[in-house]
Amino acid sequence: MLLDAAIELGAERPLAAIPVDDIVREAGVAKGTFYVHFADRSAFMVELHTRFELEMRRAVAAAVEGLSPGRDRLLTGARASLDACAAQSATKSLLLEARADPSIANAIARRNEAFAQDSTDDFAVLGVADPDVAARLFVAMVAEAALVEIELGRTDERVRSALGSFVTNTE
Amino acid sequence: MLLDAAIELGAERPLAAIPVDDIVREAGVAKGTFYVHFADRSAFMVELHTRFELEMRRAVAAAVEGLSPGRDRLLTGARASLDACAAQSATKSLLLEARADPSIANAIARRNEAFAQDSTDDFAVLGVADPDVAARLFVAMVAEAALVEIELGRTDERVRSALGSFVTNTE
DNA sequence: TGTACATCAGTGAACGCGCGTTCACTGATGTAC
DNA sequence: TGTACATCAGTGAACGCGCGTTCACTGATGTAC
Repeated sequence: MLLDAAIELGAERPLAAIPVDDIVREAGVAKGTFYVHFADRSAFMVELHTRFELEMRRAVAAAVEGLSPGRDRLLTGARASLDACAAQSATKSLLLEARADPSIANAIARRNEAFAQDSTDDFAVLGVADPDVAARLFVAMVAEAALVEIELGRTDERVRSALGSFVTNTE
Repeated sequence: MLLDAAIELGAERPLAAIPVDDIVREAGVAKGTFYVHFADRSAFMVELHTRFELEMRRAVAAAVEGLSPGRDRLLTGARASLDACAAQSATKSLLLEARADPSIANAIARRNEAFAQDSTDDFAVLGVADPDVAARLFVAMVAEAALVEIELGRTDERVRSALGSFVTNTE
């Protein structure tokens, strides 16, 4: 499948630097096939990021299912994110490129608002002054944590508890 | 000047998407002139990011001059970073693209280690378990804060104090 | 069961264009005598 | 002071190639009768 092929190649180099030629070769189909399934390269890239984003959401939602807002839910969600990132070979490219390309950034960012609401609720319960801003900063920190783990080549408890050290336990 | 011209254009669209043609037109020089000063486009981009990075370092160093490691120095440095980012029209592009392009990322990342030592010292004083990891996560958070301010179109005290809310005062 | 036709994912050669890079040339400035 | 020559930043037309996109064609599958 074309999307899977791109993810495969995206483990080695930036997704943005992978030509359609390479993607179809990896997928074992002809070049024209690419355009049977996608309007253009840009639509393909958006689809790639959309899949990743939905996967992350699903993983987090499943992990925090039933937990009430607060520190524990926040950090449980963060750990689930890191697990999902670790399971995805092109995570680094996906995280670093998602916002650099405006067409992708627009397509994704718009949908993320509802998702971000969860962490905002967590910070609200923690009594933070501006929970929406705090949530956004925290998400950036989790993404960075994912990149650290990728560089280490494994999940790392030190990284994960470092995340926790930024969130004071007030409960 | 070519670097300034690129920064100018980088306020509107990703630096990576700006052709050499546009840069020289903005600078008011011929295309060949570009290659009189830079070996190739990649060297130019690295230089662009290097300038930004040095500017940030200088701003932070000046701001924390004389302060001893700890929460206050950490947050003072963060605020100085945000001020420097706000003063730079292409900050968004610079922050988002620096790590997506491997050739730039390599050139920059190597030099940043010494710089990161300062924040690591701050976290060490704060008694955090893994100060180096915490420092790295914090830097990511500051970068995100800069992006928030760019979207707002102005500096914002709420964003800045949100950064502080992640760092418990233990002094 | 067999024949004719429609549909459509898939094909891959060819196209074209954007863009980075080159290079022979210019003209201003500096140096030698 | 004037002439010849060297240097070198700057020029811009031309090149070439990588890469996204197109399109006429194929062949397998489904449907009608």
